[in-house]
Amino acid sequence: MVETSPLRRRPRQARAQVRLERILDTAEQVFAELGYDAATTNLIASQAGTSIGSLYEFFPNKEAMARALADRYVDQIGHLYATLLVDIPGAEDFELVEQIVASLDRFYREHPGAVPLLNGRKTSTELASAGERLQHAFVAGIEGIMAERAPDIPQGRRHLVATIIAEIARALLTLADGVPLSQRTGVIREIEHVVIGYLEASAEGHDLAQDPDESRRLS
Amino acid sequence: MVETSPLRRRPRQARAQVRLERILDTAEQVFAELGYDAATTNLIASQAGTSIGSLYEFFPNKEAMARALADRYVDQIGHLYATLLVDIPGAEDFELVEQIVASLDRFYREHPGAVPLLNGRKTSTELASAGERLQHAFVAGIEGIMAERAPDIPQGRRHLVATIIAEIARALLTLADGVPLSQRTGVIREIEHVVIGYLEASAEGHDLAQDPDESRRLS
Amino acid sequence: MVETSPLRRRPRQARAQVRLERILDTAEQVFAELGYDAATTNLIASQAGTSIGSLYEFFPNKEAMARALADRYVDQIGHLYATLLVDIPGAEDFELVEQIVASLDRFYREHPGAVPLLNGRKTSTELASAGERLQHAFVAGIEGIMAERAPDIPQGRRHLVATIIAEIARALLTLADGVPLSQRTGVIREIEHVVIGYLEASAEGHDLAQDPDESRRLS
Amino acid sequence: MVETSPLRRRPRQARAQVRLERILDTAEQVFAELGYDAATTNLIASQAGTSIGSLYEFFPNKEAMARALADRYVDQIGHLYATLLVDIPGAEDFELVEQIVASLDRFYREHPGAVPLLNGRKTSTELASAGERLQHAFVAGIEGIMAERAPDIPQGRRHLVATIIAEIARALLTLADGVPLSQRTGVIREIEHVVIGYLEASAEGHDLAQDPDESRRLS
DNA sequence: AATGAATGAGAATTCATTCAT
DNA sequence: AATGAATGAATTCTCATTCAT
Repeated sequence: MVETSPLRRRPRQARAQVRLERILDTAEQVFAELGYDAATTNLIASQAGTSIGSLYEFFPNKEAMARALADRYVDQIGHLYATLLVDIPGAEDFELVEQIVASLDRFYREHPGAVPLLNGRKTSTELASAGERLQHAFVAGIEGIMAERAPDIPQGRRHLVATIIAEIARALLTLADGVPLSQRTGVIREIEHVVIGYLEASAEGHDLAQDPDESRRLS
Repeated sequence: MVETSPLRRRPRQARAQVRLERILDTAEQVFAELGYDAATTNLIASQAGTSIGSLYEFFPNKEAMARALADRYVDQIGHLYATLLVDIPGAEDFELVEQIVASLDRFYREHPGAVPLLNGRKTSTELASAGERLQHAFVAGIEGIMAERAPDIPQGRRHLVATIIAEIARALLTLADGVPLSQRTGVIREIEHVVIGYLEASAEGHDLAQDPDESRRLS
Repeated sequence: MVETSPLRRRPRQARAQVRLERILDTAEQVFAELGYDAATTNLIASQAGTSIGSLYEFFPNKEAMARALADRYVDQIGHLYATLLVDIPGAEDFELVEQIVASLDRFYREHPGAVPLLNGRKTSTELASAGERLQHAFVAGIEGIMAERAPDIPQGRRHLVATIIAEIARALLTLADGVPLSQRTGVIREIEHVVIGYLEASAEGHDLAQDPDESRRLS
Repeated sequence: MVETSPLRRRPRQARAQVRLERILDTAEQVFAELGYDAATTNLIASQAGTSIGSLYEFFPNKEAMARALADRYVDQIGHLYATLLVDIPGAEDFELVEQIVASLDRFYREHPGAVPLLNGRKTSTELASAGERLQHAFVAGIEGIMAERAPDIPQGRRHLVATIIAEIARALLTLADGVPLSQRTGVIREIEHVVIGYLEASAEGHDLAQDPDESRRLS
């Protein structure tokens, strides 16, 4: 990873920082509404209340916005899981899953721009980097919790299981996106059941580790 | 839905039918490799060995190709579940899930073009229609099987559960896409565990139906 | 030289060939009037009576137009010197120089687009390739004539002398460009004097070859 | 010519004068390396260690920098020829030409920014003014020397001959630019031969003045 | 019916220039 | 006087779509 920061200029003045933040917020919204490809840099700039020139003062190109967005998400996901880890010790198993799903739910609701990044990572070269980074952050967070609380899952399987949980959460929370809020809680609870069910099946899931291949990493 | 067929002209002559089929096959490949947005109609035409003019004789626009592709998939998914229903009576529960997952697996492998349609449906206006149609077909098929074999799941929940299973299968099979074939079987088995785990948790999940909202349709 | 042709599509139909020729003619004019940088592809297209899309159907980018132009010039320069070689045997020395200068004069008047290509080759990365090619064609032509008619100039010096003559001709004919036609003949005759003077000084210029370095190639 | 000075503000304070000088030095370098068009005002400002705002405090626009640069060159060329005139009386003809070429050589090496100005004058509207000014300075200098030392050249031809010599020197010294220093001396000597040869041919060149047109000014 | 040349709106990006601080 | 963030017109190039042949 040579390209540490996708930014062209790291703003020092407060006003510039605010503007950068506003551009990124707008990009998030526009990506969420139109998808990455259909989002145009001109639209993002004008929605953000700036000029296209200013946008390109901060970001060398469109892809950099996706990457900066991903970076911001990665930070926030880090905080999210750090917070969760604090609450873990006293929680029951089901309660823990509830907390994880709830916090993911909040994350996706507050950061709808994460969805196109994750969905596009397999097909768009431009999104590959941003999407992978994001996915890794989710998986790493879940792995961290599993290390603490699911020692019964052999350590070699941890990455696989975490990846699958992250993927399921993303898929179903994306699904919940279109659903009216009144029904959203229902879907959320369903997700909890899926995860709990999977973890239980995994714990029993005895024979699963017999094939050495299965414990290999997914990506 | 006024627009019954996405086709501009339903070809009568055999030769034209073949050509249409070939264009659609090519679109499938190109969508799978580049994604819907990056796929250009000119590329599809030339890969299909026709002219761009001919392509537009069959399809009024690019979106129509996605829709026609989805329609073709819907047919095939119909066959797939019809076949499964025949085999059901004699199968054990786990065996049934195995069969469902296996057939979905085969479907995704043979029809990689389905993935971008499904993944794009939430962000691309152009893919919304095609993607939703596809998703409905999967869900309907699973609902059909559930009607036969999971009568313990109250009928009001059926759609919800089927939707979730379809979504999980899609997410995880997409995930399995990048994975080397040797490990693919491992992921497949993991999916089976997720589904089995979920169904069991659902079956016990008594209290789940207490909130009348939960049984409402997802979409 | 991997990139044999700068063209994207070599036109087969006569109409397309005509259009390509017209675009190139227009590019020549516009380059001559505004210079390469200030010339815009849109202007060239509209002046040529085509759409910008058509222009890009023939040329992958702006630079390719400069290269195609240079290629066309190289051909014509080839013909020019081939013709000159035919007339050589019977001509007196001064008459020969007269012919060379006259044909270069005609060339520059008929192909004013050559000037920006040659002038830009040292500063514009985009023009380097086209400009060098052109310059080589001129130098090679002059070297050819020298091989026939100035055997007194040692063969190691030939390239140097040819290069210098080509450069002088270019500089002074460019100069003559702004001059009213009535005075143009005067300048032309001046050029003849420069070349004759130089060749004579070179022929005597005995000592010049003493330093082995001097006979090395210029580029 | 209404616009006497290209400067927006003639700096009175020493510090400002230094800054202006530094900007101009930087412009010279950047023009020499990238050419006028590719040089950006922001790059010049940052390389000069100032802000773009300061740059525009001194120069109303990019073109003004080229003009100011030309003006500075004109001064220096004035000094150069004044110095040469002092040395003339005692020198032989060939020696004189040697001195002229040598001093031009030094000038071009020390002021590489002059080349793009001169080369661009025929194609770039923006450079026309600066380039012409520069060229005039060279020509005037050579005319001055000719007035002293080549009285055999009829006074009406002086301007024409001086122009041609200046142009040849520029063309060939530009050519020498890419050449390794070891061979540079060879090229220099070649230039001397060209000039000497031309002057001799001109001196004999009797009939040349017969057409009254020929003695007219070139520009 | 088939072809593929032609079209042009629209997208990303640059850079001379301004102006609030 | 100095700064550098901000502006937006202008440029290159793409690609869905049309239509003459």
